[in-house]
Amino acid sequence: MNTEAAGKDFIRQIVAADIKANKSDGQVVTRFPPEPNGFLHIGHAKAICLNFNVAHEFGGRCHLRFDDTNPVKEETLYADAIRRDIEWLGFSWGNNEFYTSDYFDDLYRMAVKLIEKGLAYVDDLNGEQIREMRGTLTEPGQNSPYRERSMAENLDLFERMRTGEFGNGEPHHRSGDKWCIYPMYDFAHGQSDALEGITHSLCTLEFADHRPLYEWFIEKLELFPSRQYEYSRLNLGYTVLSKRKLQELVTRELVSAWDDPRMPTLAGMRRRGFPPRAIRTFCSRVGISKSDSWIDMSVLEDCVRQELNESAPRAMCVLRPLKVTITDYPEGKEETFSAPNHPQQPEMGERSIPFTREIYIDQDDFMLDPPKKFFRLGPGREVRLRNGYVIKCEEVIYHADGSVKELLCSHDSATLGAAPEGRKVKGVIHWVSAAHAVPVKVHLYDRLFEVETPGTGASADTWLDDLNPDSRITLDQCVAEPGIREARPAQAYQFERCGYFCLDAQQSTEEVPVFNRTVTLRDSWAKVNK
RNA sequence: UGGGGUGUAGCCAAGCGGUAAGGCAGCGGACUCUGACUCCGUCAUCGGGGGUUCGAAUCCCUCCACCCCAGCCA
Repeated sequence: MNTEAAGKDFIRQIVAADIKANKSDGQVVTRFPPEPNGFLHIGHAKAICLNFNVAHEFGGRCHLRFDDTNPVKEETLYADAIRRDIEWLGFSWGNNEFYTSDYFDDLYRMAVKLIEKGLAYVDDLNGEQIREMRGTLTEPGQNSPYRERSMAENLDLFERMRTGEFGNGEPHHRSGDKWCIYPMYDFAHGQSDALEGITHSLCTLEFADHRPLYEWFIEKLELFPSRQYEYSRLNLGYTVLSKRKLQELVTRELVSAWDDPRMPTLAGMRRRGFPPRAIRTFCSRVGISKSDSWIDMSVLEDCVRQELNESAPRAMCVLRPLKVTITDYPEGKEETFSAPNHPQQPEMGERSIPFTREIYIDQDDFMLDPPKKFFRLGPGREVRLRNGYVIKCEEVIYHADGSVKELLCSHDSATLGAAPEGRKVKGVIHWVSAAHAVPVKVHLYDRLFEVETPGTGASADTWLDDLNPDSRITLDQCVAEPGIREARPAQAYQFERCGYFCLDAQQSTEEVPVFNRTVTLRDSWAKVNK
């Protein structure tokens, strides 16, 4: 077995072999070539990680090249967002920022060179005629009648195209109205790679069919021998990963914007609270291959939880409050409990939590008629208040409609920091002192679509009907412990027993902080309960 | 129907002729002032069929399935 290739994906195996063979003097230069016509998503993250990491691992460099050949679809707004997202992901391209539009002069000269070599001509066919003569999947096309024009005529026509004699074309967001003609992807990408000395041009499978053309241009124009390699693009379950579809969600206002926390865009994930490192971990976990793949959202979620579990300070927040009065606790009395900010990392310090006679617990933590395996609160039952006392539900007070209004409980004063005597209390629930409760608003997010592979198969034309109507649930009656006032944007918290949350800088106000739920905690009770 | 790709567990993915890594999910258990975390254990004979070989997921033949391609998009 080839030990050098062991464990490496096929791209890295190729790069390693090329270096060993001293191709391109052992240089490795890759590139990430986004078209600035939309926001980057998790699929792009895979490409970014691949290109930047391969370059780094083999001592090379990775260029950022805006593939801006199409003047009608691109905007500088997107280019700015792309730069910001790549940096946020944790990669830098240094001075290697390029634009295909900067190569328009070179590309024009290359076209002239091909004409001069008798390898290209100016066609007068219109779109419809071209379509008719192109052939089909099974029948070859026919040559254009203009194919045999003289070189002189071609040169003249091409020059006149350039000067706008046949139409001015659209103004370009960077080159302005300098050009009346623009190169297509096929005529621009390979040559741009070659101009930059890209050694390994990595792209997705659908470009494999273009490789012969890619190589033909390089060969006929005698350019640097960039080579193209294709790998399969990423698909994530219960979401869509095509710029066109994401754009549509934004345009139709089915989501708030490109950075809606439900979007699989990097901007959306950042706002949702996904740490960039979690995304990098995810990209390396899914690997690189050529087989079509749909990745479970659980893989991404696990990466996020792994990251956040280590770094996020804990806090208590009651999502759906249920009032509890500790009847045997003096009115007006207040105690301050100390709780670790992180159970496994004492160096993260401790925080103070006030306790009083009236508190809130989560409605989910109380059941009137609990099943055997439920070890939270119920009539006559005991439960531990996280970081506090063990309490016992003595009485239930109801609303007129029969729903639970409030709980009257007693507490065991000997259980602060100590196990109750003579019995075991397995349940532990979070709570917040009513007098100190900070009102907060919380967005709970779930999968954007109800079907696992939206936009494919039966869902191809009806994918918008498959949106999950409950992808965002907003709770505006939540209460959190006082320390939450210090929350800052981008700071992740674990609301114990609920999940990981982060402040939404766009929606929070001085009075009411707004939190986005990044991801839930694993919940084996939810499984048992099903 | 032509061309280009891919088929290893529910989802990814190693494997490169010497007797199936790892991750996620699942299941069982331990621990626990988060039903979290952590920790144990469990979970495949490689799309089908032939063949070559002492030996095949790996080589050959054949069949099947799925994906991509008929924009002057990328």
